[in-house]
Amino acid sequence: MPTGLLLTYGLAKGVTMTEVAEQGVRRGRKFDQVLDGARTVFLRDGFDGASVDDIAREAGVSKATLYAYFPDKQMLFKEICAQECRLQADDVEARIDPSMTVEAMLTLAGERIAGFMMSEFGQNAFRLISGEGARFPELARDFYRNGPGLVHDRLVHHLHHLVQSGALRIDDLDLAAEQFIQLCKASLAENLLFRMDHQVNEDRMRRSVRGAVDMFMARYGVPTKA
Amino acid sequence: MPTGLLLTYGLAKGVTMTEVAEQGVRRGRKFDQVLDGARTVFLRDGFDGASVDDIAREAGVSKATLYAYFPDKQMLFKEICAQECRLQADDVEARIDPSMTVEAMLTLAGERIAGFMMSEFGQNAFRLISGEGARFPELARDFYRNGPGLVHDRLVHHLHHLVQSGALRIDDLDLAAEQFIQLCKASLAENLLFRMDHQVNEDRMRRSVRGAVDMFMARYGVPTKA
DNA sequence: CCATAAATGAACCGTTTAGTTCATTTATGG
DNA sequence: CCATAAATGAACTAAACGGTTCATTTATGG
Repeated sequence: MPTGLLLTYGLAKGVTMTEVAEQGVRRGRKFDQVLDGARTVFLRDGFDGASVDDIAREAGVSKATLYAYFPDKQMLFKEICAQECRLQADDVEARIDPSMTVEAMLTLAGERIAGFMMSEFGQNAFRLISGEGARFPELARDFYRNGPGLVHDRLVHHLHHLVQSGALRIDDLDLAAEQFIQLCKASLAENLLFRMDHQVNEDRMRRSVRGAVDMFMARYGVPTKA
Repeated sequence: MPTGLLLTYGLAKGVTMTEVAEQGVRRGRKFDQVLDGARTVFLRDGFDGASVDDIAREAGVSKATLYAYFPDKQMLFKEICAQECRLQADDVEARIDPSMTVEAMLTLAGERIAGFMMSEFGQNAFRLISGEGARFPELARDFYRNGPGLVHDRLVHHLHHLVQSGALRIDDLDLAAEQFIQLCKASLAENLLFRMDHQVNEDRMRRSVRGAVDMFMARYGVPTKA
């Protein structure tokens, strides 16, 4: 029953990560301003680098107001991460058409994965979450589960059907999924991670994805009998 | 003239990254103690998380002594990164025997790459440097150049010879090298980055590397005429 | 128009931090 | 053994930080 699989590199729409951070968070008139400012400053400066005064200034809000909404800096940080994940998920959500060829489907999935890695939020999130993962283990875990981990699971599920239908020949589905994801990041990965100024334009991304699909098919594709 | 190529994931032996950070750094009796303590605390807590008092205590040295050696915290941090890169390079250095089969050579290279990613220093360095890259752009650049970038270059060089000798068929050497590096990190990458407690044992690594070699050969290998 | 809630900003507290100073102690090398 | 350099530790400064308080102002909704 592959009636079209959800493939996203963000957070699933149904998953309400907010629940985690909703304890002690009150609403009010300038709630969104606070979130916007916090997002800007956190993603730019990291958790330690961002001072609450900076955030309040960026948000155009007094510090007292900020603390009227959020009990402390950590809760604000968690709320930002949750919100960003949800936003990203709503944005990149896509349905895979089961009538597509394997190559077309992989290309579509790959472009979404690479696109997320290239996005401003994608870069910052990876740096930020991985860097702050020691202080907020549960946050890093949630981010992985609802982001990269989710993609992995859905990809495995999808590949499983393609194997059963005879389109692919794969023995280790977990490994294959992870290989494809990694391949999509070729020629993007460290350049992004270390902020190299290599132009990370569309062409570079497409080249990376096409290379990933070619390689994946060379390894796992079933030769056409014709 | 492929008389055996150096392949390392750290810093080349000849590269003296120290020169960068040697300005204003004085030697003395307890110099190494300071470096050891700083390395421990920096890699554990990051730049902001590490306080100079902590470092001095860990090093078993007075803060005055520390500041007698290094003019400020940043220079100490840079010195640590440079020293660690050099140390890593000396440690993992290896010569590739040109009489090896392509598979054996790739396996050896892959195990070094994956091994570095799995190592305590490798994990911390990636997290730390990528996280602190915004504050120290030149440091992130140097680390990339003398670490991952170096591996990339050497791998390209090596693949070039294998193409010329007819063992491989590759049109885009840069892409192929990056693909191989990424493949070696499959089933290790995000788990490490986000501190998931998946056991990252030797078996898992070897499975990853074997998968990388298989995939690489499936895509770029020249079918044997027999 | 007015009562109520929300927002303000500036002052303030306690803590932590990087970095300095200096009189005293310890070790080294000739 | 002694002169010189190195190391000490404890006290200190100045700044930044997270978080609180509160009297005053602003906006909202009935």
